[in-house]
Amino acid sequence: MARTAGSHSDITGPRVRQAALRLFARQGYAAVSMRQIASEVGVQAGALYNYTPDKQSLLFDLMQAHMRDVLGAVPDPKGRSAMDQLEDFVRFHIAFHFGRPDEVFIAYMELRNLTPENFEVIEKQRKLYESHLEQILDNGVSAGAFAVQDPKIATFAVIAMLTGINTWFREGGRLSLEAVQDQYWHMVRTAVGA
Amino acid sequence: MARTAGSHSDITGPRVRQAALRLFARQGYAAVSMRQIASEVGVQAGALYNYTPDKQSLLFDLMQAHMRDVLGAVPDPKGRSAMDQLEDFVRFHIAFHFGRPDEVFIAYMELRNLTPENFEVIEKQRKLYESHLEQILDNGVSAGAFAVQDPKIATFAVIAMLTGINTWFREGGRLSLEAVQDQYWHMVRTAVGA
DNA sequence: GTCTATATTCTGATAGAC
DNA sequence: GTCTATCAGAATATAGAC
Repeated sequence: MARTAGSHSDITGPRVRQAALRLFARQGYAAVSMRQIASEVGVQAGALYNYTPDKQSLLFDLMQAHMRDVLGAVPDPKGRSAMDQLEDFVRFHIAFHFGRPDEVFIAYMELRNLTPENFEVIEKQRKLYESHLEQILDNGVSAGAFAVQDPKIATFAVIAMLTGINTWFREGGRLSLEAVQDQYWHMVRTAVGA
Repeated sequence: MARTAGSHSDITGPRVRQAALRLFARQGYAAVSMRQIASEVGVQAGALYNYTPDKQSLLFDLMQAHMRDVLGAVPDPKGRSAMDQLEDFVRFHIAFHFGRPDEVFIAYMELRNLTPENFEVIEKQRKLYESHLEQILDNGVSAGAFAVQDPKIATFAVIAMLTGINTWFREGGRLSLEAVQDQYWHMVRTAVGA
């Protein structure tokens, strides 16, 4: 099958998403123009519309893909002690988010730029992720492994603490990923009274 | 002294800042137009330029005023034990930020929309605030009151945890401000090994 | 699939009447 | 101090040639 001259559908599509990801993370969705994305990809603005119906879908697709990835990678707690489940979750969250700084940044900075319908979808996925941790804490409290007044609040506190790492941690800094995981795991463990 | 017809300089100025604050917090700086701000205030777009040289100054002034307020209100640690200093800081941070959700949201969401020069100024103030907590932890470790591996990391962790409260806490919810302060203080205290 | 060209609307900011 | 009118440019998105 001969290919049309100038045709690069299999390679341009991912590049559009990649450029949008990068630019949205650095400048913010509202501050990035379709022309800027096109320029980064190396095509004209009109060509972008072969890959996305509009700018909003570009943002939504990026966020949804990220949430799908997170939810698909969260560790299975089956057969693990409450303490081990919590440690698994903490180390996973840090490592996973560390490898995707742009996605993480967009996922919680650009929520307000989603249409109400798109927001509903993403928000549901975000709550599903939080419920993983809340379930671990709930079970651990029932089993007497943790001393937490309110598991919902502890869930918010732990996730905020862990996600905050992305604001300051850079690879090649004075600390390795493992050292960061160790220190945060220690703080989380003591904070929940384990 | 007679006043010019239609003159409201003493009342319109604050209203412009208030409208900008509200709109920037809800939609983001880049997504808000000067016409939108003017509409909220009840004037035409051109009139805004009697109160701000441009849109960027509007954002910068809001952020700088907020940082000035925070830095001016942070509790004086003099004569307090390490433990009391930490408790003071935690309770202050929660209460202060709870009363200014819009300012807080802007202060950490709109950093990237500042010009490089303005960013420098705000970033310096932000670091000054963080150093208050770091100093408390440093001193506490030296005095043997806290068990913290790395005070810099613990500082980031605590501030991220506390600031995260603004994403979920709403007045009139199931928890009082005092109950939230109590629970977070308990988590911080145990996390730093006090 | 990509290009150029364009429709339409909106943007930040300014000038000058009142 | 506020208004109306306007400038100059940028925005999203589409149409049609190739």
